[in-house]
Amino acid sequence: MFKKLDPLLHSELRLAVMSVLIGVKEADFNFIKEQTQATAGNLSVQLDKLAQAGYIQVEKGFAGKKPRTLCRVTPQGIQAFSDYVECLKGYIQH
Amino acid sequence: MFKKLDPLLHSELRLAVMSVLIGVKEADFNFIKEQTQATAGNLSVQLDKLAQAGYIQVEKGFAGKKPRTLCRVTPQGIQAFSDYVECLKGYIQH
DNA sequence: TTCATTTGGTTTATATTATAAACCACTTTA
DNA sequence: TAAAGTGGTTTATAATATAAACCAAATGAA
Repeated sequence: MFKKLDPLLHSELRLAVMSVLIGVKEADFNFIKEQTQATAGNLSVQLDKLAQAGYIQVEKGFAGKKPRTLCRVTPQGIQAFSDYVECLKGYIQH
Repeated sequence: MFKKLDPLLHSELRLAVMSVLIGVKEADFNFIKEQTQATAGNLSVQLDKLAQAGYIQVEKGFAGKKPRTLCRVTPQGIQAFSDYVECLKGYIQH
């Protein structure tokens, strides 16, 4: 009856990150930080987890002389998000 | 942009419990346990939390000689669930 | 130039949460 | 009356989230 919710996505911040990334080509650390209102430390940790899971791709480079972390959602990430939303519907629709 | 998700409801088991209770008049411990596939210990803890929050009402009585725990969702619980679903939409709709 | 500040993060410590395992009181069955 | 079952609760542990502390490089001010 209740399908298991992907624990990687069932997290307020990671879900918000995925929500930001779906629908944009790419986004950098600070853009995501602003959109989600996360602290840098928390965001750093959660981006790592999403990257470990293969849901996002993180690319560290430079913008001029400053470090810049760019993130993109992967096809796997899109699929996982979509599955998560479907599962959720089993919990919230009446 | 992303509204805060009520942490009491942003839990797989507590959400499933609320989902079961909304739409029935009342349900006993074991019915909820079966529906949610939870362990008794986990369910006991999570029912307590929902009751502490005033989202459900727990009534301990007897069915014959056996103890029986009946649960009902409260108006507050219905409201909170509804608010939670609205917040979620901000995360998952595209 | 040198010291303080800002930028762009990461690492680590702590608080919170979820979960399972152990337990308890009582009842039923053999 | 002893063993097993019912209906849970309590407690210990694992997992997670979060904030605080930290670090390196760049920039700005004196």
